[in-house]
Amino acid sequence: MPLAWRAVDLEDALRAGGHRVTTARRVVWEVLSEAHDHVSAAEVAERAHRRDAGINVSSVYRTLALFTELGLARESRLGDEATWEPAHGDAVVHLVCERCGRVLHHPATAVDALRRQLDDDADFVVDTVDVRVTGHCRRCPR
Amino acid sequence: MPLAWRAVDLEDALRAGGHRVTTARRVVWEVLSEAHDHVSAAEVAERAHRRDAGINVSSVYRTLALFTELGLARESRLGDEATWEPAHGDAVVHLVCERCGRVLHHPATAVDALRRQLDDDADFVVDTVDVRVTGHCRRCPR
DNA sequence: CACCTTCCTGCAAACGGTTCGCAACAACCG
DNA sequence: CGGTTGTTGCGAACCGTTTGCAGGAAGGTG
Repeated sequence: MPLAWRAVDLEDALRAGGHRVTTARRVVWEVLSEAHDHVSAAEVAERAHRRDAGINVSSVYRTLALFTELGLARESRLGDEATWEPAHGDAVVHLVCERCGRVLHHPATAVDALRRQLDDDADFVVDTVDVRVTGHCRRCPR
Repeated sequence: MPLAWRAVDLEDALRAGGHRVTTARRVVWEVLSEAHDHVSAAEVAERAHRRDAGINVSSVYRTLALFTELGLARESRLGDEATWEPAHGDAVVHLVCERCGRVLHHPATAVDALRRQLDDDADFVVDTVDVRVTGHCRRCPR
């Protein structure tokens, strides 16, 4: 996954929405793309800061909010702080380990079934489905 | 659902864990039991306050945390504030309406399938499964 | 390329939900 | 009923997040 085309994606997405391409947005996008799991705003800010010391926390929040709105990122509220990850089309099952705190993804096809069931049964128009599973990794380091 | 046996439940559960039965705990439990959907700590505090003006927010937080720990209540983080409801064994599907903000429960059997799938597939020991669905009520008041 | 407009940013202060420390209080035990 | 200790109310601290503002940079225009 070369950064090049990802970067192009970003610029297109921004321009398409009439937004400007700025350093802060580019850096936050890089950090987010390179993260292997969910990252908090503080983590993004810290990593972004390492690349460009001028980047501020509030810009990180504003940028992440923008990305979420544009469908580039996905926000989760799994613990007491929000976390973000690059958007992906997969049904989202988050396995939250209560020992090590890590958040794993799991590709459960049952989520699709659930979604279909909701579409049919409920008096509710479904937008997103998030599954949060608590427990612990079977071979948890702690 | 007479309050009497619910109250007895509470006292048993508290004593079983070596905790004291206090007015604050009784009142918070009543408020929680009578709520028809999720309530925030502020809401519990307000309603509890109406019955006993001496009850403080921090006690409400402490009490709700205790109830959650004892398995009497279930905590959710659906928005930016936490909410609680009396614990119930049902698989939990929360339909969060993005228009009116209400949280509905839905009895989706597909959740059981999901749980079974997770038990089998993943390298993960499942504790709780929470499904959060965003969208809007088909006949939403607004 | 220079200029102008408008959007973004950094900063610092405000905010809102939640937690904590402490002294007074009240449950439960004997 | 008196002693012990868990609980409470209070207020201040906390921490993640948001906001107002003035300066700065992006990008369109001539």
